[in-house]
Amino acid sequence: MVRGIRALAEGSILENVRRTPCSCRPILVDPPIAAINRRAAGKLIQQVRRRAKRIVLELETGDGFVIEPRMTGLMLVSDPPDVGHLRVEWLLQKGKLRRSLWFWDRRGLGTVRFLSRDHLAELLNGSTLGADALEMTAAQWLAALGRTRRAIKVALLDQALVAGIGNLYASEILHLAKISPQTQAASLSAIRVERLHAATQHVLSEAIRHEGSTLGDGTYRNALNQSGSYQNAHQVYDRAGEACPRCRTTILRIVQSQRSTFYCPRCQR
DNA sequence: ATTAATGTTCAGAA
DNA sequence: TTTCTGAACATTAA
Repeated sequence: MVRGIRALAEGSILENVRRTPCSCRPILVDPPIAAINRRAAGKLIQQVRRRAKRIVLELETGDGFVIEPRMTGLMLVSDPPDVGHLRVEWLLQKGKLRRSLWFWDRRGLGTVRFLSRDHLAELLNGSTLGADALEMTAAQWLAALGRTRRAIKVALLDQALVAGIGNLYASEILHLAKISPQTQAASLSAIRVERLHAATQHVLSEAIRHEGSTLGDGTYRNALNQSGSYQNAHQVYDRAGEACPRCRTTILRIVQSQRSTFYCPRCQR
């Protein structure tokens, strides 16, 4: 998402932000739009970046937007999947060009926040989120996982321990690392944590390279409303009953923390 | 027609 | 203190 909107957003002037007139319930925007516009309208968008699963639009003032797409949110520069679930529009101006950036969200669990410079710094460097999964060292992994007694799959989804892994990728990472999702996180040997570290780097960077996973319902789209292709590389996610690509054993689905986990009971120990 | 599932996060309870 | 549960929402499949 960040890659897709960066060229448009960075260096643009934000004319204003508005909720789009759609029939669905309003998503959380905080503070209210009018208050945001008083502080943000007319300002330059200096930088677009990612922090774990959040998108940050930072203004020249140091204040900035933090967007959480959650389950079904998308940042778009054009052609929404359907206009009925468009939620927020940023009107941008770059030279003579006037274009819009959109937040589309089918379920509406996503959020848009506008934070002061200080609160933004707290989000980016504070302790609510752990270190970013793609920037952590193996030693940081070992320390983070040693702090919990939960199963490794559950721990991987705790954004305060490791930030940036979602449900789908947790299953894929554990399969690649050959680790059972039910293993106690803190009981993993340093060697196995190193494997987990490497598997995370691999799965997440490949998923990003392939523009994400567009699953059966087709919700996930890049900023140009195009499907991703990483779903074609999935080994276990949503494949219960099928053969493990590595050892042909039947893939299982279990529920942990009210979320589905898919794994191979033979090659994941 | 219900019920459960879906890529997430958080408040409040245990 | 840490971990678990249910709710927020819209849509589809069973």
